[in-house]
Amino acid sequence: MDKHQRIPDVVIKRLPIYLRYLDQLSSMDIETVSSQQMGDDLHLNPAQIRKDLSIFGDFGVKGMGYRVSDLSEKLRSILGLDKEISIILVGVGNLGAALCQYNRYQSPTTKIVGLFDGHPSKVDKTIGNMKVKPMEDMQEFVKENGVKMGIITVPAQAAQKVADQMIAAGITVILNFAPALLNVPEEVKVQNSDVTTELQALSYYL
Amino acid sequence: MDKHQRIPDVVIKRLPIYLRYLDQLSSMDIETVSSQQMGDDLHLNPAQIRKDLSIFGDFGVKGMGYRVSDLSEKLRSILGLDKEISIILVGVGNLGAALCQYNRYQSPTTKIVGLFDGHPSKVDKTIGNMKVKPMEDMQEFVKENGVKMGIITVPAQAAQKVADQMIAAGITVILNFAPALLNVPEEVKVQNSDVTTELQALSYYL
DNA sequence: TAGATTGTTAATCGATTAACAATC
DNA sequence: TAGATTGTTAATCGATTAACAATC
Repeated sequence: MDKHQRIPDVVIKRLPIYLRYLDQLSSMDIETVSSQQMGDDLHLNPAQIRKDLSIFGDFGVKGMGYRVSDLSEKLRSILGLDKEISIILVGVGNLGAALCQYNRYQSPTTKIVGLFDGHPSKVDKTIGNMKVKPMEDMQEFVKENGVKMGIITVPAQAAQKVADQMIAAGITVILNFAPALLNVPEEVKVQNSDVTTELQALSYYL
Repeated sequence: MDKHQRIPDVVIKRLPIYLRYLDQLSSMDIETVSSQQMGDDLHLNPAQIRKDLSIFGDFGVKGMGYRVSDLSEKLRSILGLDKEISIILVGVGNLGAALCQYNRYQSPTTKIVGLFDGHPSKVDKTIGNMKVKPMEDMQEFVKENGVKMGIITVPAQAAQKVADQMIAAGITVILNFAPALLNVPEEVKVQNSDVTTELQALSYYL
């Protein structure tokens, strides 16, 4: 393990895949797994899996493989999923509301704790067990609750403004569902996830 | 242009970004753009943009740049967005229903034409202007309408079975929102887009 | 024409994979 | 111990970027 190296995004994106797989093994009462087995099941090269994991530590046992429970605990810790993560979501349209509901079931640790919308007709609506708040309340809410992650599900034209407000409030990581390119300072991490763009790219393979 | 080269996925994924950008320029009545300008605005290397585009043809004019309308037309044609694309969606939960509504507004050319769900309580519900059909009707619908693209928004446990059914019916391109790894034949293209996994990866950057 | 910008080659960078000594 | 499998180095592969001749 070398604490000083910069870890590629592409590696970080594989970690949750490993984690999900390990949880499956765990639910099947499988206690150890080799990189070979993982590679077969996940359609990845075993050397790549070993290399990914060895960036963070020596998690394996030579001749035996990886202990499922150990490794999943390590991965959870690396990803920061061993503690609850507070998230706000801005833009409570169809998609925003659905993501909010969806996330409640899926993930206990990544938790949407605040919903905001700029449109008066959406404010005070209840989604899941949360009341939608007006945009004016966002900055204070983020600061008071120490929220660092935000989800943007507003229309494309509004996305940049929302991002600016989030960043001003102290958000450093953004998951953006709007089909818009966000301009953000270097220290802010943006992940775009836009259905329209994805469908258009997939169209090529038809 | 070399018809014989295999085009990397990473290039294909940039094309819709270029296209969206060009449409923005067009709406601002800008008629030409250089790779330098595109790179500045999209935060990409101009050489990369030129290289991407030159895979498909000589779309630029030396000393002048690219004609916005020409280039967007070419990109649309390359991606196959010059004709309507029929898509089915399976799994009409919160997320599925939202995506269906969302897509109606966003994209005229990628069109969801059939909704299916395995759960009787969902069948015959109306979403947008479409009635949800039972899974039993899927195969026939896909074949009759020549549908080649499918969206999966069922729970993880059901995803593989739905994918198998889609592929059996003739679907070759799948956009999968379920947090599950799909095993598919080599000729089938799968794009995963899973909020849970994305949030978990983003958690690392906090 | 002179200036600008393409398309493309060559250089660089970074990620994947093969191979193997170390070792459980 | 012998067999299995790790962690890691070196080789390979592929994508990005710099540089520049061609040319509008």
